[in-house]
Amino acid sequence: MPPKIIVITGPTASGKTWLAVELAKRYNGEVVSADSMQIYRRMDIGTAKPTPEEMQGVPHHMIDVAGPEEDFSVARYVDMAAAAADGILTRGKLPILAGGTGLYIDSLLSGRTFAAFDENSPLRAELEGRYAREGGAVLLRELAQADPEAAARLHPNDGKRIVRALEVFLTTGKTITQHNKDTKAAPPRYSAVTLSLDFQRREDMWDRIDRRVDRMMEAGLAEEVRGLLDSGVPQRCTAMQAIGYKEMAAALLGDGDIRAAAEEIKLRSRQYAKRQRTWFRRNREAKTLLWGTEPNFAEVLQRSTAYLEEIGI
RNA sequence: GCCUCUGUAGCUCAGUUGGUAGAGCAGAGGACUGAAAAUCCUCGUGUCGUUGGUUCGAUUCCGACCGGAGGCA
Repeated sequence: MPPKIIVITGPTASGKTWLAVELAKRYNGEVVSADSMQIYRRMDIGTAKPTPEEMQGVPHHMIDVAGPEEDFSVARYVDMAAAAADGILTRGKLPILAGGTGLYIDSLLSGRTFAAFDENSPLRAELEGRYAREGGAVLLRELAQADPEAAARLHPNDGKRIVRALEVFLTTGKTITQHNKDTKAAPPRYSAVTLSLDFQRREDMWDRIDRRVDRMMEAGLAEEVRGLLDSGVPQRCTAMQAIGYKEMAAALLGDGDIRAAAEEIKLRSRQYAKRQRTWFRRNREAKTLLWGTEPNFAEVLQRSTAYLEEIGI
């Protein structure tokens, strides 16, 4: 039986950070962040990274573990986060995995492994070049020779996945379809008790998002992004694709319309929240906790602990 | 007051030489296995401002009226 851990999911601005800390205090826990952007140092305001006050002395892991110019990945996340969670377990404490990056959460919990990846190999660049010049249909036809299943599943416009599927086959000799089958058969790393935060009304969520972006602006998001750009963080790197950062960077380097950038950030955040919900919705095991229009923190916390007691945490 | 332009999907607009209409954005749903806050797929019926007239038939032509923009006074 894999060790039990608590998982807290939910769309952006749904209170994951808050609930994780409250539960950590009650169950002798430590928080493991599952957020693909809070990974990066110097990106605090725009990622809504928990502040020391919000952490209330509860140890947090997987935050500030990479520089903004670095390329992070799920594979690296799983390695590091598993080490962090196992360390917590070893100390006799409870890991609380909290965050909005569904792929990171599922990958960590499932015990999934990733096909070998050589970042210095020129293959990736070559495949990307060919995708751009020859188009997805050509590469898909090529992929179909080795991995008809993947080729059938992928859409010609899905460049990223076509390139990766070819890359995996060309470097390992094994198809990505086969690799996925193998890794799915692996036993889960942890046994998760999942709490899923969400809103009764979509409009309330939009409201929360809007207000949060307003607060980020007041807290100096523009200055934070300016600082990143001034220190030479390239606009193209993964970290700068984060919502809030790419829009602000474009405004700072372009027409300078900060207000319009803030509106754009709100819009992109709402669209992101929708994608998160799509991902989390498919987990039928999760205990869903819904916020009403007026958030009742005491009640949500009470219902969370009641559920955890019932499950036997 | 007069003249001109304008009123079509939540928004910006296209269009129908008269046979009840379509794009982008927004929105919804879905996918997702080394970029994932990324990337990709699917989904478009709305009193064509209102009301008369012409017509077999009007959103399309004509009139009036009601909004909006501009011009002349």
